[in-house]
Amino acid sequence: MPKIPPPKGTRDLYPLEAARRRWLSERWRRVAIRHGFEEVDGPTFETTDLYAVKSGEGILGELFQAYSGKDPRDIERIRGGEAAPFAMRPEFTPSLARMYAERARTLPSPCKWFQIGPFFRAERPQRGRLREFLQWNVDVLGLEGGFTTEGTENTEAKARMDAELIACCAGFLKEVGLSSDDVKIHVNDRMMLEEVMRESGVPDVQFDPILAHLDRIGKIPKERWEEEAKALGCPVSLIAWISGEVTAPSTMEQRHESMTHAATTSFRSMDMLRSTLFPLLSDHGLDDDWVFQDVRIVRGLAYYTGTVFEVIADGERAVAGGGRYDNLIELFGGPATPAVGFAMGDVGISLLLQDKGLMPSDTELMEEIGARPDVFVISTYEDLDPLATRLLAMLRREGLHARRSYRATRNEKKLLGEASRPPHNARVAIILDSPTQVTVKDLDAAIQQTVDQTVDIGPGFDDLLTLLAQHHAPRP
RNA sequence: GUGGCCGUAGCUCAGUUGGUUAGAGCACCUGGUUGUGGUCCAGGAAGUCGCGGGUUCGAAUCCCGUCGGUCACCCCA
Repeated sequence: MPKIPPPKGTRDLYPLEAARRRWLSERWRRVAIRHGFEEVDGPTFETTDLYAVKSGEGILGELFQAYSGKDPRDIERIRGGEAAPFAMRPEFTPSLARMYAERARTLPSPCKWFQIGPFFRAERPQRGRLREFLQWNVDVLGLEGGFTTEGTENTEAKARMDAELIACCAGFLKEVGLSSDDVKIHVNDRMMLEEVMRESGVPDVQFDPILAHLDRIGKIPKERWEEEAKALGCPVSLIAWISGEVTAPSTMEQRHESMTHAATTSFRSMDMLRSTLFPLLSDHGLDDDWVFQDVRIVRGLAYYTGTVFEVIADGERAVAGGGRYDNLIELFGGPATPAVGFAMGDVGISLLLQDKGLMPSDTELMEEIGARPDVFVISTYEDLDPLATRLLAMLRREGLHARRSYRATRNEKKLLGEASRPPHNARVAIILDSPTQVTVKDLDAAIQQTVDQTVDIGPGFDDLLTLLAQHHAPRP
């Protein structure tokens, strides 16, 4: 049989890699739950139309398309250049919007949901970017105490939800040991940019193209970026401002100053972030060292309507991003609902944690995901093997994670070595070297006790369990 | 999807200007040894040199294609 390699941009996860990914997703889940989010999930493939609803072209080309093969008309349509009826999900937001819209009336407000699962994009793979990856999605839908979409009084309520969301994201970063030296949360507000444009007389229809272009700063030569920005009708003052930030980022106060002089409306919007969101973030324990305004952050997606943010490591790599999308739920047939969310992929964050040496050791990893063996049973004589098997069965019935060796050797030293090293790293070894004697050895503490009792009858086994409990490291 | 670089054992890599049966370390398996846990010794298994074609008396080595990885573009939900 010819070798069939895994598809491009996918991964085979061997035990250690699977353990690492499990560890990460457990941390995601733990942090989200701690912050009061509920777990949801949807299908891993959706009707293609679901993804056409919002931003069209950009996404459609990155879809892995799918069809059942049962309906010949599907194949005809695909041959005719149409999209297949289904698509592997490239993101969660459309599914989330649909789910929320479906039950909006009975859901709490705000509705705090998170999701963890695989996503698929038919892009060309690169380091930190695969075609199948795990993603953590966290969203706050609606505002506290009900809401209306219009009115500036909601501005503060929205900011409170923005802050909660960002706090959850930061909570994870802190949870895995990242410091504000490692990562920064760059925050911006699209409204502010739009107001600058509006004041300069830029027509509304140009907003999205200009914002999309602003997002490209730093990715193409500066001069070309400026020229193209001008061509799109972007105000010269805005170009100069953002462009200037690249070479010489200013402090909050300096920006505040310059905005004060630049325009009154812009000032109001600018001041909003400064006076509303950032104090709230500070209440959540996020000060200037963690979070700051960065006018360069725009986010490519057209559906963002207000706050946008990215978690950027070492000033380059973005490991998470999100923002406010107040129009999307309505677009999916739900009641007009302000919402804010972010996503983090497993690939980028894992690379970062590896680089920073923050990925736990193999033993810690197994410990944390509950895969570290409690007991490793060793029998040094063939005659004792049946006893060892009975002992394993009894231990497992007690709910203990018990393993044995499958080696041919009876060399006690080698078997102990095996028990205490990867991939086992057992906590305790039980050594059977006599039918009436059992030795319990704590492999972490390097202490052992020998008991003169057979273990496969009641009293002896109870004593053994007591002994094990004494040597047992508390479970996580 | 477009272009540059890379591709030798599970992993990290050696392989001289193309020249016999392709090597090492780690890991794996077996046996021994050191008083029961990362020592030491001996042995073993493991590679169609990514795959396919071409040049040549002869290709891991040169050429083309292809697959995969990586970097840039694109995109970043």
